[in-house]
Amino acid sequence: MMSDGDAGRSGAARPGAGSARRARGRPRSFDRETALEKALLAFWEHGYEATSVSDLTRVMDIGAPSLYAAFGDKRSLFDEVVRVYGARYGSFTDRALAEEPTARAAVARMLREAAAVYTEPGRPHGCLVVHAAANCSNPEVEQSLRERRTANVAAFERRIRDDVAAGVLPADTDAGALARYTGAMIQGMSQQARDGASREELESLAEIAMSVWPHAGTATG
Amino acid sequence: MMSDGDAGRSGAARPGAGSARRARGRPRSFDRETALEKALLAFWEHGYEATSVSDLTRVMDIGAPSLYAAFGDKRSLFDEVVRVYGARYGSFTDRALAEEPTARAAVARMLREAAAVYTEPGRPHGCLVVHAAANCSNPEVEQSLRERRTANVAAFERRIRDDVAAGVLPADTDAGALARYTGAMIQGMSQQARDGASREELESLAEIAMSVWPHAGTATG
DNA sequence: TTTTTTCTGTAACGACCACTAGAAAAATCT
DNA sequence: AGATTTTTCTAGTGGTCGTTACAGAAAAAA
Repeated sequence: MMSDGDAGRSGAARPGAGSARRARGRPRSFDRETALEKALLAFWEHGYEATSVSDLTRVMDIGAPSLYAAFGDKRSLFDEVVRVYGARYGSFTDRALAEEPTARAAVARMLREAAAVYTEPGRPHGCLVVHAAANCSNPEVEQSLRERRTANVAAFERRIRDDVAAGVLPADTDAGALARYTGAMIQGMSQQARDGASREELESLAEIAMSVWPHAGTATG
Repeated sequence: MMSDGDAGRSGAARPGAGSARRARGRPRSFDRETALEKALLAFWEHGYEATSVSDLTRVMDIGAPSLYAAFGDKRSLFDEVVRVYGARYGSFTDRALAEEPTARAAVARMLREAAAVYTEPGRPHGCLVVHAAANCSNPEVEQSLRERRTANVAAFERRIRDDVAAGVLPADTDAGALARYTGAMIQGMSQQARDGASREELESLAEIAMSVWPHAGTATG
């Protein structure tokens, strides 16, 4: 058919890094990364189960056999989507934890950036990791995202413990509870974003959330 | 078949309140309220879409035609389930708002009771209103629960405004942001409960969440 | 008893689900 | 050119979805 202009055969990804020689057989008519990003947006908006393979082939603009040849089955496509999402849209938490000098500053930055990321115009609102496997009949899919969420909370807890050990936070700080509080806050912000809260609303919400932290030296509210 | 003991024909609800005369035709072989509660638990655990009519007829132990005759279609059964859930399991927020003397006390009680309700043994964890319509292909179902969530946040906000007007809370309190913060906290606690957090963990989380509130006179933390 | 009314079990309906067999098409290799 | 390899399109597969037609069963009404 090829009815949509000259969108076809534009990509034809290289077979290997650095090699300019083409692959052997008929080349792919679509760009794999572009199609993957379309799948990512669909899964992000509607979740794993509510996004049918038929939906996917429509938004990716490819036939079902092409999808299965390029990405495996629906499950492995979703797994790849989750990896790409984590690297492209979900890495702000890891960056904040790694780059900010204190746990408090890291969480403050995380919540501020979450307010922006979860309400970015032109993209699904909220966090794919929080929502995309909710009410999923496949327990493995649900578990895979649950593990990512608990891993995030565990990373918060480690960062808080570091600050307690360094004397930046009080010695009697309940690191586990504070980490879970932070995780619940982010997940609650994601839910609020899905329910229509604006970036500014989430930012003022985040500011309130930060007031539970002891202020290390400075007096900022 | 009637293979499960004498469980059948036990209920046969009265046709009208006070009237002892039986209904006209063949009496129902199951207790409507019992079956409705089973449907409630199924929808609570797996959500609207992931709970198939086949799942429902199995857990309610009735045939599909009986389900449709007694409850209408799947959608209207879910609507009734949501109403019953709100009255039986979700009313603790309204009670706290109505019975506690201040917004702060009401929210403190709400979060404390949420920690218990969302982790009650033998029941699905978390809140049906938060989770059961996530990733739902039917936008009306998703919207109906979204409206309940936003109505709850609006009720928080009204209660907070009352305290601001009464001088119980500072005049510069951002009632909307504090209400959304509370809603996000409850929703985050529900998500944490789904992810396996215990009642005690949610309680210490709630205690942290309450520390953002100005303390009206008393010194409790 | 016969009629009327309502419920119950069987057994399907069309629509969609994730997935794939098979043939034609488009490239490289010989 | 012809052979080989890979992708594409068409057209399905069996299974499950929500829902219902139909006939028999169980009660009250006549």
